[in-house]
Amino acid sequence: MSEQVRVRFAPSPTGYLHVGGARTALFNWLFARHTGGKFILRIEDTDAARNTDAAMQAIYDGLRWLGLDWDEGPLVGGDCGPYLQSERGAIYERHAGKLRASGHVYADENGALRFRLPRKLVVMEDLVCGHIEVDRGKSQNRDGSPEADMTIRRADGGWIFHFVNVVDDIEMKITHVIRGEDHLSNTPKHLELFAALGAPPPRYAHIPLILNKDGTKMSKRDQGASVAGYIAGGYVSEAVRNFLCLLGWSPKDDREIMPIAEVIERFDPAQINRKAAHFDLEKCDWLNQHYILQMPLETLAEKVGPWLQKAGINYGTNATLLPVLALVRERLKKLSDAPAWMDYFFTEEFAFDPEASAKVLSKPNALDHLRALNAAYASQSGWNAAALETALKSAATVAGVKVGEFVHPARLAATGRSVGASLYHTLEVLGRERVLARFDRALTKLSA
RNA sequence: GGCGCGUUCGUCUAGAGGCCUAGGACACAGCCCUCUCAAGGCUGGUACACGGGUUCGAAUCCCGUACGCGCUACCA
Repeated sequence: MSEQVRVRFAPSPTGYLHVGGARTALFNWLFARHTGGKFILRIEDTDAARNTDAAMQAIYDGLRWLGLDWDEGPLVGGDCGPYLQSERGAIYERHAGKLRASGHVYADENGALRFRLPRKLVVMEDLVCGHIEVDRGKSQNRDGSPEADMTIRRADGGWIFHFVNVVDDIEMKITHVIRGEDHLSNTPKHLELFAALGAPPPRYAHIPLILNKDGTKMSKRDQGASVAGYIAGGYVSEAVRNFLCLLGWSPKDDREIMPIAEVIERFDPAQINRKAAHFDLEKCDWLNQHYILQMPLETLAEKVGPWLQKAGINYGTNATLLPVLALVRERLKKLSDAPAWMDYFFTEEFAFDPEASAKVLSKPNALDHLRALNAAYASQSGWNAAALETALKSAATVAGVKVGEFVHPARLAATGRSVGASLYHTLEVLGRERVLARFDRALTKLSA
């Protein structure tokens, strides 16, 4: 009979939600969902000078966007709150008082509270990194002097990360700490604190960091570093989440595109790699494109809608949007690509790409072919892709040229572009009236 | 400097002593399909950091070196 798993994601609202942080949150969430445990969000905002409300909001927005719902934490509450460290002063005071009474903590000459380091051998079993021994007596400062006792509260009363992190993990009954490898070297300190507080420590799993593709550390400016960047960049959240699952973890059987339910089922922290993952946005893009291609058309319509609106495209309802989306979706790498591929379906005010025009008109008799096609389509009986194709091909045969000689002018006239989806299907979706009107207009415009 | 962690194609990874002349994916190249652009299909090139052991046999175990990363704060 094992206790219920309780894990937490404990970000500091000092900037933006980093993709590495998002993956840490994701792995915690996966573990909680896999085990039927609880995923807790705790905001570590002890450094008042560096915290911002915007950063806090970015954390909430990013987690929600990725579908990482928390069972306890800000906005949802829970039995172990408050979940903002800035509101937990009394709790820290209580624990510090205990340590003071037991002689583990003392006030130094400046008024800061310091924890007397035991300086002994610390042994830990990390779920990812395995057996680790650290002789704390050997710890040194950069200048080679022995490590000083750890500050747990500043002279100004502000609490220090290591202490509040441990106190909260105790208070919130955290059973497993899954966090970035940058904390591996901090863990011995935390273990010393747990021992001094008389509390059993949680199990630890330190996951490797995410670096840029070239191995350098990611910073805010780097492509793909911020979750907000994916939201603003037209990524599908399921694709980004899928990509993040594969950074440091794999199902071991070559599966890559996986529904989240399957990842939850198969996720095991002990299988996480120990090597830092270099971040390849191109693979994320590929997954994104794949998700756009595979998701139900209605779902895609919901995701694309806001992007079209933002571009001022009035696409009507699903009845008008879906057929267009079905045509162009396999050309979309990002949701943000949609307006450029779709605008001419919803307005007569589309522009003619100068390069496309020049290219088409450079061919001999291009406008004559368009005229011939216009005439043929004017008496077209069935307005569907197959019939339109037959008609165009026979017109080309009559003219004694290849189909391309008819297709390109027609595409230019109907869409203003040289590239796009299947011409016949495009014309079908556009409908007879609009196509014939566009042909007429193009003949006038391009003859000039 | 000290302590800790790591090192398989450019990148994500499979590989837990013989199944590895190292598998998959992204990217790249070529071909096919084709009205363009995509999508899709097929084919191809590129990797076990280095040096010592252990063993009949090592990508896999051990040691060393190199390189990378982390911690070493009254940041988190």
